[in-house]
Amino acid sequence: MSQSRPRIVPEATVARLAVYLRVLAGLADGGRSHVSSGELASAAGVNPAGLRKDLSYLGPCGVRGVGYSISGLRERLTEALGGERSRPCVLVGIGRLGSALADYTGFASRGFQFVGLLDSDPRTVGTEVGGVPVRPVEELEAVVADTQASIGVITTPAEVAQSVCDRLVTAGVRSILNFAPVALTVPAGVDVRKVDLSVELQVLAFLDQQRDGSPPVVASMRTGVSGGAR
Amino acid sequence: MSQSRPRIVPEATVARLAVYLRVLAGLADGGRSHVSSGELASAAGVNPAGLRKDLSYLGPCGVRGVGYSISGLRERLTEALGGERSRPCVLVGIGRLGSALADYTGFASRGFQFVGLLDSDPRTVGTEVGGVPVRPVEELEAVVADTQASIGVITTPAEVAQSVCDRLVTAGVRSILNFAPVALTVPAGVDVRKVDLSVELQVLAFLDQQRDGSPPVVASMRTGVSGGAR
DNA sequence: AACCGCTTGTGAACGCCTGAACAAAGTCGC
DNA sequence: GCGACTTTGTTCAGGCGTTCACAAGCGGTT
Repeated sequence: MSQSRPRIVPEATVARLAVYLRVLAGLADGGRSHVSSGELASAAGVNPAGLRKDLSYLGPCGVRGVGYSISGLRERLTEALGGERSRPCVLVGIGRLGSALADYTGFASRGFQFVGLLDSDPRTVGTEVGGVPVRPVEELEAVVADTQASIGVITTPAEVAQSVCDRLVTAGVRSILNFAPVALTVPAGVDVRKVDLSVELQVLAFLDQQRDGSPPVVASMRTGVSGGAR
Repeated sequence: MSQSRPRIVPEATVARLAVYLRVLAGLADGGRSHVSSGELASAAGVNPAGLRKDLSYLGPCGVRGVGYSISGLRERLTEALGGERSRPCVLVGIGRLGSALADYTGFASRGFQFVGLLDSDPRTVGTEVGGVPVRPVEELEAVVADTQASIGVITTPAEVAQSVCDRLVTAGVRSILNFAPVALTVPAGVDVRKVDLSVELQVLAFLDQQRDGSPPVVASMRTGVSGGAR
């Protein structure tokens, strides 16, 4: 009966909202107070009409004839994306990629804090990354319980990713970011996003080859590439 | 050889083909000779019908009533995705993320070799990552020319990403993988793929909040008409 | 106070991708 | 050799996301 979510926001839109928020952060330093949809869209690399539609999912955000209040829109977007409160995350698999992520300043500045680092290698356990000690993977459940982490990041080898995932879910984690090159199976109610770096490179290789082989066209849409100057 | 592929392949399909190829590599160790579309799809985490459709873009690949020859399909996919030949890549921005990528074994095993590492920090220049020396970013054009690299990976701070991108394109790089949180502008004929780690986490945070049913969003905004009946 | 230009918000068409049902084809068993 | 089962390849419909185009609304100006 009570729909706490009257508007459904497409996932693709959510991803772009995060981009808009970051662009706004850069624009706020310029001392301006308002931006138009065209300008924001250009900076974010998307279509102006699409940007307006994305923002409209949050309700009316702008003022006609003027544009969007930078500070107001930032507040609105921040709120919509989960607020500014710190979100505890656990990271499993402290290899090279895991270490880099644990130290990545781009996360901390957005409220994502890695409060738990776990690894199975005794040589890695006990070291510190970004000021947080690495603990043995056996303590996964305890760490999740202690930190109340709701987001888990998996950077383990592919062979153990599914078992790590299962343990995270059992421990209460309901959002998982997976860097391991496997398709994780999770029960309903758990969200998984996958980042596959090898696939990204291989798509580029394919486009490269196709360009050299056949002349003009692929069925591709512009992804993150702005069409040009206004 | 038989370059009879005037058919256009959707980009989403290309990404999945790369996944199928990896799954097949794991299956080949099992000693089997054939797989069905259902089994492959299950391992890849996709719909069986969609998988068959994806493969059909390459022409008939399987045998009805039997399935797909594992070795034959691997060959076909490898060919379609750009062959097995080593692809030289340059990586600009040897920070924590860049170092991790340069050392990532998942790339080398698929034929992607980082033959050029570039950074602007004098303290980083001269060190070695994965056996490759880091050179000053001023030598970018020379490195691209020497190595004939066709793929560039950008892991620099956002502020310099566009200028690095411009220099890569001018030097002849036509495929770019961008980890910097900005929308790069490139001329036609250059492909860019963007990986935005912060966005991935923020989407998870949004889904998390939405699932918990937190009521922060539209409460303060009253448009006068509840329930957007259109 | 009214006009005018500018910008948002939204309705509608277009195209792409996904998921399911059907026909073709090849193999195994008898 | 023939039938039936299995599995692919394809066709069809549905949903989703994107893009275009226009009306509504607000501020500034006269």
